[in-house]
Amino acid sequence: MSALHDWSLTPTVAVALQRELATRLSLIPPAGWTSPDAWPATITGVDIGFEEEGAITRAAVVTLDLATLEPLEQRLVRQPTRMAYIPGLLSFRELPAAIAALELLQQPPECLMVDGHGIAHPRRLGVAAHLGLWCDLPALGVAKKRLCGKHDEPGEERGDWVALMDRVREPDAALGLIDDPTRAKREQRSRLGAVLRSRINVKPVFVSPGHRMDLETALALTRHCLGKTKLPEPTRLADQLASRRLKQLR
DNA sequence: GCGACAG
DNA sequence: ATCTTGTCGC
Repeated sequence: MSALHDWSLTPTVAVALQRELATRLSLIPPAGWTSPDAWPATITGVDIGFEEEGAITRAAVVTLDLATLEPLEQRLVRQPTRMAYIPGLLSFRELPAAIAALELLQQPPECLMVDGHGIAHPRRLGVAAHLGLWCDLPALGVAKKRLCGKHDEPGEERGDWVALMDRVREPDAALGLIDDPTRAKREQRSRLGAVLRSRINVKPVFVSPGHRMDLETALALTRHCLGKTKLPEPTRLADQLASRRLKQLR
C-alpha cells in the first residue's frame, strides 16, 4: 500500500498505477439512488486552486444540503505543491490537498462532486474517479474542458446534453462502458459521460461518473445542483473558495 | 510522425 | 490553474 501513499511518482509509474486502480472502480450507484427521494442528505463540492506561481496548492471542500443546495460546512487547506501538472496525471497533483481538506470536515461527506473528469480520462481514472476510489465514496466529475473522447454539440436549452464517446480502452468492458456490445468490435465505442448545457449561451460542462456512480445518476445529480451559473453549486462554491484570494483578517 | 492535452 | 479592467448582454 505504500505506493498508494506516495504521490511523488514518475509519470511512468503513475500511469501504471492508474491502470491498476481503474480496475477497482465500480460504477454501480448505491441502491435506491435512482430516485431523488433516496439520495443522501448532502453533497460535497471539491476544487483545487494555486498561489505563489503554483508552489502552494489550495484545496477547498464545501458540503451542501442536497435538497436546498444551502452550504452547511466548508474547509480550506493550503500546502506545498508536490508535483507538476501533467495532462492525464492531474489527480497526483491535486489529491493530497483535497484529501486533507475532506478529513477536516466535521460531518463525513456522503457524495463528492469534483472539478475535473471522472472516468472521462484516457485510462478511466480522472481526478474524480481517483478521489472517489480513495475515499470509497460515490463521486462524479464536472469538468469545464474535454480531455478525451468526441461529441456532438449539445442543444441550446439548459439541460440539453449529448453523450461523450471514446474508442474502447482496456478497462471499458469490465466497467460496462461499451455502448453497443452487439456491434462489430471495430465499431464499438465507450460511453464516458455527458456534455451538458448547464446554461444558455455558455460552453457546456463535461459530466462523468467517478466511482460508485453511473452516468444517469451523475447527470441527475448535476442537473439538480444547477443554479444560475455554468457550474453546479457544489463545484461553484468550492471553486470560489479555492480561487478567490481571501481577505486578510486582522 | 503530428496533434491533443482536465486543472 | 494563474496573471488582469472594463464591458457587452440577459
